[in-house]
Amino acid sequence: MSRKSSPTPAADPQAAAQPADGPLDASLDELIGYALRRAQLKVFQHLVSRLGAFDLRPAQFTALAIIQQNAGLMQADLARSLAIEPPQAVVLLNKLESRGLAVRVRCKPDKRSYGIFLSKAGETLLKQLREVAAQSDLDATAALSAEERQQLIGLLHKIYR
Amino acid sequence: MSRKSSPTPAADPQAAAQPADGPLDASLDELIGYALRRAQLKVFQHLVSRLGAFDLRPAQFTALAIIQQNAGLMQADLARSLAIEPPQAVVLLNKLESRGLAVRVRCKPDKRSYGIFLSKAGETLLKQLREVAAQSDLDATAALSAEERQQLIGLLHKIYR
DNA sequence: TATTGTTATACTCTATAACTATA
DNA sequence: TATAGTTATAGAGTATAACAATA
Repeated sequence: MSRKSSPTPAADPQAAAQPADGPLDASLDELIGYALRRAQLKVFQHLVSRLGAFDLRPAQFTALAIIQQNAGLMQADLARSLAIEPPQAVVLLNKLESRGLAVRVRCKPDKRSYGIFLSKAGETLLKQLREVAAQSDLDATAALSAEERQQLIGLLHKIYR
Repeated sequence: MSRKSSPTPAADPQAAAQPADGPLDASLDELIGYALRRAQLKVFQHLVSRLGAFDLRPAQFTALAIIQQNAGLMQADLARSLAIEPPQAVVLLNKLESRGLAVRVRCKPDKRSYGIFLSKAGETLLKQLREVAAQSDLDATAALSAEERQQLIGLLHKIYR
């Protein structure tokens, strides 16, 4: 479909694209959102490939870290903290539990909810994963100095905190 | 499923989650990748809601900007520049063309390919969209000063350029 | 034979509505 | 009735294989 009418082109269709003497997206260079997305994609893909060796996704690593720091939290809290919907937290936790990295423990007072904890294996793995993630961060931002990394983190925190 | 065996929890299951005296994800604070993702999501969602008024997605806005700056480029170039696969470029362009914002013009020398151009309507709309995007950027990063924004853009460009 | 654009397809991610079991 | 967790489902976004027309 859509090979029909041709609205008047604004430029001369005979004019060829200019030779690639620069990035094609230079006119978006001043947008923070665009730069953020490009940089985030690169750093994210780095981490994805590193975590791939453990058959884990970034969200699963993040979940493990949050569970460790907030042992006993409920699924709803985990979902909110990960900025995902409760149904997504279910499948994520199912995966972690089936791999023996985390456990759901029925709450005494309110039998509807669970307390979520890391298993010993989860604790051990998470320690490794933190190193992997830190190294992936360094690799993906190799163009930055240590001070620039701290500067960047500070600026990013200002945006979303 | 997965309500069966319980690997030994690493922490005492009776211990309650600590009161929310801070963000649940503090232990990830030093990861650039994590901060990048959180900030990117916020800025992106801002833009999504602003562009929603035009029934456009961020990728479509980006495509319009790239087409304008590289009038006559081929679909393969557009796909590479957007970091998407050629089949995605097809449906994206179909949408832009059906809305009369861009046109495909058969190439003279190589009849397999098209030159892609903005229509007059596309040019006019893009001018508005640039202002919308710039304002969305400012809104989403209201916590930053003008100098901090420039600093941030510079650091982000270092990462992905 | 290789390349441009296309179709069909599948897999992930994300979001919503509806269900259960407890409260 | 309200809440925690769950199921089912649908919609984006993304990736791959296979095909048509052209080179």
